[in-house]
Amino acid sequence: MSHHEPIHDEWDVDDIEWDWSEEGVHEDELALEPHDLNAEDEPIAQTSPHAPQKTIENGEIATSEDTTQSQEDSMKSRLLINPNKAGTQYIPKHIVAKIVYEASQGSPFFLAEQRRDALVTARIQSLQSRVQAIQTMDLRLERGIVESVLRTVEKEWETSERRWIVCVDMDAFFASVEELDRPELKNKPMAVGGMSMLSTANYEARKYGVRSAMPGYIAKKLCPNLILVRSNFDKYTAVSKKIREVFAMYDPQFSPMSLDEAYLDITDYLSAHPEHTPESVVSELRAEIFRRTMLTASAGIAANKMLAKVCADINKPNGQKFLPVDRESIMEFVRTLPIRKVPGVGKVNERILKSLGIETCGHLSWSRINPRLNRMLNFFSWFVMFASNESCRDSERKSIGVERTFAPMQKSSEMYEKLSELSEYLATDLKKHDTKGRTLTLKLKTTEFRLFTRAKTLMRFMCTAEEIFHCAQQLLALEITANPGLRLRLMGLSMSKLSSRSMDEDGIAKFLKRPSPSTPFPNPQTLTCPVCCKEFPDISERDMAEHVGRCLEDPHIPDGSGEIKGDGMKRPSKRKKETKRDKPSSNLVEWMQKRSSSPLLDQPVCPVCATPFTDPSDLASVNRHVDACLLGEKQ
DNA sequence: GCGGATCAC
DNA sequence: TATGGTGATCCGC
Repeated sequence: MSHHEPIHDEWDVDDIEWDWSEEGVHEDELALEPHDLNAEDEPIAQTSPHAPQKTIENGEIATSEDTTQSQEDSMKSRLLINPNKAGTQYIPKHIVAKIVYEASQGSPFFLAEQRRDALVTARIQSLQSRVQAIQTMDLRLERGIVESVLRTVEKEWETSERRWIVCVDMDAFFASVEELDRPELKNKPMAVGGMSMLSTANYEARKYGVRSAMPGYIAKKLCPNLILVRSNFDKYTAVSKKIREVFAMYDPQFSPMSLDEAYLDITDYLSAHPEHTPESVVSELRAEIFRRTMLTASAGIAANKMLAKVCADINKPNGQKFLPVDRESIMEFVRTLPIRKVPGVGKVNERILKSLGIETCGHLSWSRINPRLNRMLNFFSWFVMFASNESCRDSERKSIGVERTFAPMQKSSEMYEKLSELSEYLATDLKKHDTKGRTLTLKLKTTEFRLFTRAKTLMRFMCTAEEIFHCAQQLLALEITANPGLRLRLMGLSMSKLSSRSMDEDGIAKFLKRPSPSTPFPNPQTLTCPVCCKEFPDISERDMAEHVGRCLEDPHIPDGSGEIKGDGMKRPSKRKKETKRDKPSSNLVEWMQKRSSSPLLDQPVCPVCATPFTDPSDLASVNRHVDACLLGEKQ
């Protein structure tokens, strides 16, 4: 058994298919044009002849094709891990989808994906019925408030400090490293990985629809001449070390995300080198990487991490994209940006949003005029994220785990054997990280690809293999008895609720530890919620936006207990624990009147001009006033 | 605190 | 021969 380094694999899932040999491809490939998604070669999911029109005009919600989309089409797009644009590959996308679909059909993996897909479909249908229900409501007042809050956020942004953030991403990293040693592979379709799974494909292979995270044997169906190269992590790590030396030249505090990707804050470098522009610095950086490694990198330069990340994808490979920091440039950029490009929007959320007719981030601004839908999906914080200077601070590790896939296993004796092995691995890793933990999570995947976890939290910390196994074995025993005939293909153990093992860092000492060294980005500040007027010291803009969104939307939570739950979107950012407020009423004005404790709401005021309402109970007059204000009329 | 689901890399 | 491993977050309970 080979030792297992806690290496973060590179799977290049975000690499965009790109044909760099052809002129004129770029514009089509930027995926920033509003009609891009409706180009001749549509995504598989939308080829259904029954697909209804989607509109998003005037705040009207048009639920989309999901109800009519066939299950097969849905599965085809689901199986296409990383769909490409037409024209950049020899094999048209719908053919690729068909081949992948047929190669997968009937397999246990396929059936499991079908079950998951059906759950998403149900989620979407329930969401759509909720969306229908809010169509007829009068939302003018809420719109006014949302507008006002957004103005506040924008003002914060205008006055905040500007930073230049760069996201650097190596092109087809693993494959390119392999090509250094075997240059004859350069012009041949090649992928790193094995028959069961690929981690990276070179650009030649991508033309055939070969993708990272695709099983090798399916890739071979797409491209029979595909050359498979086993991965050599030591090589990638060594190259990674070289590129990080370059990063450190421009930002000693850079944040590596993986072997081939990192964020840099070059603001200080630019101050120290006034003769440079952000673009020239990044050109130089990429040239230096190439000089040292003979590998190309792509980069994005923008006002924050999120925008930089999106930009890094645009002129890939071997290119860079500069997004000016002024408000207009950013708004224009974001307006036509497909939602799938937003970090955090994956396959499922893309499908959910598209089912509501939301395909670009510009459509997200629709949440400005429909706070109720916003509450369901919480677009609000996403919207604000584009204007956020904040970036994820490198946080302390919260869990550490191991998992292994193996040949189907049915005998419980073998399972305990495997569990013991995993316990050893985990103990080794815990020791390596000088940590211990109180919560142990057992993860199991059946041969039918059903995935489940069982956890146990102890009063004391675990760190040795014996302690881990003792706890894990109880969890496993419960499942074995509860599921006779259990057949497994994967087992995993993960430890959380961690604490340092060395004495000097134990207990209260770890709270006194200085913040993590690489925090090159602007830090939280004191902000005031424009809705509840509470002050939040040391809060990030994103968390603030999150709070304001909740604060704003709470009064709209319907009282009915029959509300369908569970079909909201995953939130883009973590939510701070908030203090419990009054049970909100479904009527905003009533709620305002009830909440006399809030300074802002002592007397209900116009959310736009802040003039107190003479008679807040006169809803019609309130709405007239707000409408007039929004139109800019002087009261 | 637990478990399922989603996502990034 | 037959779809990965590590870590994180969010939601609903």
